[in-house]
Amino acid sequence: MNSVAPEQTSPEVRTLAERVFHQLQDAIVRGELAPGSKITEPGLSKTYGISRGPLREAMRRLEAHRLIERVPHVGARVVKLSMKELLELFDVREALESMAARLAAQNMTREEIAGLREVLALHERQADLKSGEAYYQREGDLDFHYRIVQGSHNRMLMTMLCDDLYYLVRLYRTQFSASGTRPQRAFVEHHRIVDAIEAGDAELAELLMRRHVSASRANVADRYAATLKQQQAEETV
Amino acid sequence: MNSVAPEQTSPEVRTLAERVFHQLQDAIVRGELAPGSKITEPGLSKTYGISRGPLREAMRRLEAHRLIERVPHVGARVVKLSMKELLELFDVREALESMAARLAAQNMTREEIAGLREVLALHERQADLKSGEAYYQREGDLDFHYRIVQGSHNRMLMTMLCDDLYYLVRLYRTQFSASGTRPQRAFVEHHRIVDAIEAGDAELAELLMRRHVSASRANVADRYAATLKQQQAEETV
DNA sequence: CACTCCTTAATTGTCGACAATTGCCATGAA
DNA sequence: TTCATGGCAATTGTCGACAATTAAGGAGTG
Repeated sequence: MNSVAPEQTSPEVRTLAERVFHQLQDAIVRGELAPGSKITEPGLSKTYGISRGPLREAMRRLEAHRLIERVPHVGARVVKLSMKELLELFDVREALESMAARLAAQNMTREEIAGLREVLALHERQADLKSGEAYYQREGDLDFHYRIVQGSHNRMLMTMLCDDLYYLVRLYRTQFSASGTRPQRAFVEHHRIVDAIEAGDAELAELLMRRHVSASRANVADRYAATLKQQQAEETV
Repeated sequence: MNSVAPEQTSPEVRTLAERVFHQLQDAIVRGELAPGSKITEPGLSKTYGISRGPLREAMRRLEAHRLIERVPHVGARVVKLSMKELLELFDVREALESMAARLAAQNMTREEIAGLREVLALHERQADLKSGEAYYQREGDLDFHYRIVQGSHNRMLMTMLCDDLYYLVRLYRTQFSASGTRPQRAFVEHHRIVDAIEAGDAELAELLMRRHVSASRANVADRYAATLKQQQAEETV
């Protein structure tokens, strides 16, 4: 079949604007473009070797995904999440992901549930091997949530969470350099959620997911409060 | 102060792209651009008297707001909501708006609550005068939800619901020509929600809002099922 | 010394033209 | 008649240049 359609490229990268959009998205999420730094059209245009037309379209899409902020006639800068905005993000996630878990309990197929269990097992093995290395844990965490959202079979939820919010979540992890937190407990919660989904208990799955995200939020808030306290102590010295 | 800054225009309409974006947004929501109809860049460019550059940016934004759908190298068409997608929209609303109600119960100021009560009173008066005329009721309904979202004091929620989803809700009303439904009951539910918010009962406000949206969804689904049944009956004749 | 105004450089917004891709229609063969 | 193939028109993607706006720096004045 490859001989028949040799030029079959992914439908998401068929235009220059799409390509540079994904490149910029990656660059921002990975922290290569510093948060809060100003990005100028001629600059990016040169570094990526394209004209300003497609670049502007890519930037429009980045703006829609809340990865950059634009002011007319002034310019654009990479978003810099404040703690307030981060907590807002968690509230939205709590609302959407608990709904996703509920729908997943109703709609997930047997195969999808099996795949979910597999992710969990893999996740656990990795955690055993290098319990200190937090990066993979967190990516695995996202995989878990990702699959449940897919299992909701609600396209609108899927685009909102997977296409928009999860990039912000990744961004926050780089910006706040949030390394592994509360590792074991999250595992247990994940398993309980899958149990509820497998049992088709929508109410329970929703409740557990809500608590899971809420606990994650509380953890972040606590860590931040501790950081603030420490900074204050250092200043007074 | 007007003499000092005479050219102070709204920051949302300072560029051609912004202006035509809002114009197109209105045209789509009001049904002037038929759902599913193909929109072509040269065409719109001529009717709005601007070049294709700003127009493309406006279309990108419309795409991000889910009001049009684009396929690379092919073109764009106005979204045509299916019943499945409409029900998906209700699920997302249920998740986000119940969260908004919960936060509103925690964060709304005394003044905001007073304003909310006013909207309700005005709404009720209009309903008394012309109980048949459904349009104002529904717009009033959106006002009500709008204010609660504002009261959540969560900017991310606000943009998601007010800037994105509510336009889709309006669009659905025109596309499905959904005239006034379950008028009285919704009033009662609105009042109960405000009561809970005023009492600072976050849990209750959330629960009531969830039921409110859910009931609205069920109502739409029922009406649709009835329509289908009727169509089938007519076909068999 | 501080403040205002003006000039200037840089960036963003807009435009028209060219290149690339798609879908359609006609033509021809099985 | 049906299907494949080729060319053609229209639309989208891309580019470079020009106009408009902004922010910054310096000159001048109180």
